[in-house]
Amino acid sequence: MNFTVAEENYIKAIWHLQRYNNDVTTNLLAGQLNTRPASVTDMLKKLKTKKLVHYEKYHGFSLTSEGKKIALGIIRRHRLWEFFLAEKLHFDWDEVHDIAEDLEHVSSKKLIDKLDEYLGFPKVDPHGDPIPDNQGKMETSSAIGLHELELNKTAEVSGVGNQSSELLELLKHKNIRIGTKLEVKKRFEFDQSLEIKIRNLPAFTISEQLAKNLLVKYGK
Amino acid sequence: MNFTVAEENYIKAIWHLQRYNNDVTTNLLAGQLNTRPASVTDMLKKLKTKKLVHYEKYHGFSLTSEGKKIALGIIRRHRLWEFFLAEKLHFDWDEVHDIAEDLEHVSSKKLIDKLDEYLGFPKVDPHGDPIPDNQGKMETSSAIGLHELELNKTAEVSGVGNQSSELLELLKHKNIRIGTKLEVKKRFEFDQSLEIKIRNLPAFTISEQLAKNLLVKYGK
DNA sequence: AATTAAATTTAGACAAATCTAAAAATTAAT
DNA sequence: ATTAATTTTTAGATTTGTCTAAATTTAATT
Ligand SMILES: [Mn+2]
Ligand SMILES: [Mn+2]
Ligand SMILES: [Mn+2]
Ligand SMILES: [Mn+2]
Repeated sequence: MNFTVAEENYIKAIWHLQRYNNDVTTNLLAGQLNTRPASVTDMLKKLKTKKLVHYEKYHGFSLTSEGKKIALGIIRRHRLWEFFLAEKLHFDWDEVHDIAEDLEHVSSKKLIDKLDEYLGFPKVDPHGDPIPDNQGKMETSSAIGLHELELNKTAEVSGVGNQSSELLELLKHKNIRIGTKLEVKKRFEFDQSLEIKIRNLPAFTISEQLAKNLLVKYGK
Repeated sequence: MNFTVAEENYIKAIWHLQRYNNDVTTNLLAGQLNTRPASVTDMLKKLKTKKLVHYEKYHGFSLTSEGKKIALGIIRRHRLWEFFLAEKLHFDWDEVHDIAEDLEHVSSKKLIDKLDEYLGFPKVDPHGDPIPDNQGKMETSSAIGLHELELNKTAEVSGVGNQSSELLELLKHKNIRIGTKLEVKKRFEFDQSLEIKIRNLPAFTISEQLAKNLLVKYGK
């Protein structure tokens, strides 16, 4: 089967919404895709006939296992291209998403598998999100938000909660990137800000908001 | 301005047809694009309103200078991706065209300029066709068909007349690729076949048909 | 010059993806 | 349990790109 760009964008959006919401609604999906609820309903009918979603009108919808498989293929393409753009073409992480949004729809299987090999079979994209392999399997992240890290335990930054250039700017300024090892030395109850220590650098403070957008894994 | 995939395919096809035909016709373009003459007429009207083609009904059409500029941008993207696919991902030349046909429509200028830089500003694609630079300028090829090369003059293979896997197979078998230096030792009048000499290898014969599909430049 | 043939364009239809406005169903609040 | 608010779906249009079949124009032949 072959899918249109619109179909692929819907499938991927449903996958992402399913991941963080117990039930995905028409309005939510319309918001995500910058489209209208009526358009979503139209597409759901189409995706149902193609057996990519379970759908009963007025009673919600979800991806079928076939739909999930397709979604993972698109996500694989998206994240491999993001990795390529960041690693080989030296784009900053806040620039790669929009371009990958287009590249992900070039669906030659051979292209993607060769790209994967060329890139050295990367496991995570520039935002720390896992890249599905050619079987659709990917690492299940054990990452937690920095705000819930125990004091004085070394952890490694493994991802970010959003990909805005504002966050990127702040992280650059504070010398934090994916892979950076750090500890939380103290938590201030007043505003939930955290005192952070990175190896050679003097300790410094970060806001609760920033901490919630930094994903970390306990050090190996 | 931003163009649809369909518009871009038409513009590029017109550019290519203009290159080898004194006048481009509706039927010819329909044939090229695997579409119907009626569809071509429809699109010509649209491209005219966008000032990309000169068009008077029943009296032919041609690209405006703006149209040519757009065409060169698409061709630049196409050929850079072909180069990437062949050089970095190790695709054979008969595989790169179809994939580039999709990739060429991802139109981020920054992406393409960075790709160009990453590839080392290549001058020709895997078929020996020149790649426009970011100003739209490209080498005007001084290549001639091997069938019109003078006897005993060293020349270098610089391109091919078609990109079929059949031609590729034959050239692989005969150890000829782009960059190969060779001489024509003898021309047989009976069938216009040519006796060819490549540096270390024993001389061998090639057909007129093959010779016409091999573009060469006089050696420097 | 008249006729025939070929190329091109128009007329009308259709599929994909979207929209607005109105109707229907579900959920929440009295 | 009604009523009100919210969500979702339908009805009917619109845009883009395509098609077939018919009409028109241009080119080629007698
Ligand atoms: Mn997309
Ligand atoms: Mn990402
Ligand atoms: Mn194309
Ligand atoms: Mn080429």
